[in-house]
Amino acid sequence: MKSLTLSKSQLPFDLNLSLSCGQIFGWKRTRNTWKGVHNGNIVTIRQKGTLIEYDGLTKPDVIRFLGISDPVSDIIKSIREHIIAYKGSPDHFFETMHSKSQGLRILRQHPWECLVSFICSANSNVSTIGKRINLILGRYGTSCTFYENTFPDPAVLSQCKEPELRECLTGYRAPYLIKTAQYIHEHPDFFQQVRKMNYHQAKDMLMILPGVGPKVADCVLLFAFEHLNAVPVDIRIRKIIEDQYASLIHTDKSGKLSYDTIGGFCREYFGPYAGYAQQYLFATRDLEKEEVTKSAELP
DNA sequence: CGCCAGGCTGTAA
DNA sequence: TTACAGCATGGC
Repeated sequence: MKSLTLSKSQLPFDLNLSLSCGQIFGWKRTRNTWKGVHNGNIVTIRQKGTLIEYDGLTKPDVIRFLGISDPVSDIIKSIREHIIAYKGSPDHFFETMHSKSQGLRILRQHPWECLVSFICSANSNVSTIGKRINLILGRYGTSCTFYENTFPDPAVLSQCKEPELRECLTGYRAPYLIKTAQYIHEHPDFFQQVRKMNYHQAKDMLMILPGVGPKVADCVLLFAFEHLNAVPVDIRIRKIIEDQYASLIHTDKSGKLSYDTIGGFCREYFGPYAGYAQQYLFATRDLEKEEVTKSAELP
């Protein structure tokens, strides 16, 4: 195992939280060691305090993948400043949520791997998505070690049979995966073009793909393309915003807030790191659940 | 059993 | 534009 030591400016850092908070799927944890696929490699990572031990990727790649160099202190400062500028007072709810998710980082996943994962994520829970991903890796993946696979290339996925792909628990998402794989296969420079675009252009480009709507596009932009202002609005985030921030959203129309209204509010309210703020809000519920479960199990 | 889940697509108003 | 049915299936 290779290793690196986190510097003071790189703390707090929480590997377990970052890999288990719904950004990436199919990674397996045994004790404190995580194993999963990144960028076509089987990767092993563990954290012991300020020590990160890793295998299967280079040092620059592990730093980038885990967002280790993200200026978290500046990011939280920026978020607080934008909140103050917006409503003139601190946001106690956000502070509470953030305090429970300290050490969380936005990952930088491989675009294709991230795209496949989040097309699979539609209307499913996190544990099901992980199983789905691992079934796809097992059946169609590229052989990496003698018993482990990485993500299948677009060419491979584009040619698989829909009934067979449905056996990987993909359900109605199977044709989306196949059609998107075909499109990427026929447009080999697709991700390079997306990478050159600004947030809104890149989002429109991603939404050309079958099975990719606004939410999946935002996940890919945030978790693979470093658009830290992207705000994926799923059920959980929608409820949080509606419960906590409805009074701040000027809504001339009645009825349900639109996707873009919620995302746009978050970008104005939290600023250019709204994606980080969103992930602090999103990640915290699992912690609360675990704490509740844990305390409920006490004799 | 019934509801929920990191939603998207097609159709109708 | 917005509203909604339909879609598959494991978790709980």
